[in-house]
Amino acid sequence: MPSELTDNQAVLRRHGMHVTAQRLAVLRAVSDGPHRTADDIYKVVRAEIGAISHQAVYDSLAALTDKGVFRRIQPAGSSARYENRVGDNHHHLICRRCGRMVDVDCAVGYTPCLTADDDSGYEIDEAEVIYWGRCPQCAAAAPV
Amino acid sequence: MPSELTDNQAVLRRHGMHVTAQRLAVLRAVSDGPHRTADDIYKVVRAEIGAISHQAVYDSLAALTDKGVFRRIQPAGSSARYENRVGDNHHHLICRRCGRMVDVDCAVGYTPCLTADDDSGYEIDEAEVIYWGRCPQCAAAAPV
DNA sequence: TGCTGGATCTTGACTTATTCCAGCCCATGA
DNA sequence: TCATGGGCTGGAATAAGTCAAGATCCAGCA
Repeated sequence: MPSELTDNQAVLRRHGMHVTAQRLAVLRAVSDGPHRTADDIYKVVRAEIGAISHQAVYDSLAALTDKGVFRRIQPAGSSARYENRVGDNHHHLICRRCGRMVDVDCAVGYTPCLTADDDSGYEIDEAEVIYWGRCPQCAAAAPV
Repeated sequence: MPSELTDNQAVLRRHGMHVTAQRLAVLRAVSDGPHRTADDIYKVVRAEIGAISHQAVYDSLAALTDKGVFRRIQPAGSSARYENRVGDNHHHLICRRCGRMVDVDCAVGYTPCLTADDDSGYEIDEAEVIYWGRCPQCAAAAPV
């Protein structure tokens, strides 16, 4: 059974990317903590391997997102976040107060979300759904 | 029949806001061109009334959004956009190539989108849906 | 109509997120 | 082992938006 390290190396190789300590650390940071921002990842990686440049983080994230390894989500009022759960059409639930974000499976189970009522001639390839509300903690803390 | 000007004045008054040339121009800019960015609005207003500060635009947009007159949407990779069609639970369709954005009515007609499969205890108050794809022009220009 | 308080606007600096650039470094394939 | 190009670093630049202080304007009231 391959270790996580080997796994991540394989992921990089499979996409024809060089295997570097920085990229492995970025991969790890995203799988350990989904929904992290680029800056979070920068800090985590820096703590882990000692040093990395901002640019390397952005490069790695962009490359991995481009290859479909990561998915980039950018809710209103927040900087971009990255997650490694891709291809299963899940959505996100975000607390308006504290910003906490959790995954939600597609409301209807399969991918009906892709069917807009009137597509205006567009070729739709993704439906992104974000639910806004208050998380249990915030709701309890300030019960309207 | 009230003119557009009178209408907009009424909107401001109804929400207890002062009626100023800047705000009327912002209201007009948003109704004339939905999905405009703050910067677009800044330019349009400036062309119309001669001068306005960046801050006044942001203030007006924030105040009007707060009062529910405007809705703010911020698709990934774009700056915030504003529209005056509120309260009808419609969604957006965005072209990945050119960024063109159009309205789409709610896929199912009413608001079932608000029902997530598992709400993780959140109190959900809005479901924001963005369809990503290619607009007819871009699809025609680069037929994969 | 004139006054006054508070809302609104202007100006300008600042913050945050992200990208650009130039040059050095190192993973990879021969 | 070695050449090479992709990758990394550090620094500067840009874009979007926010903050703060003081000037100005609107709306209600005498």
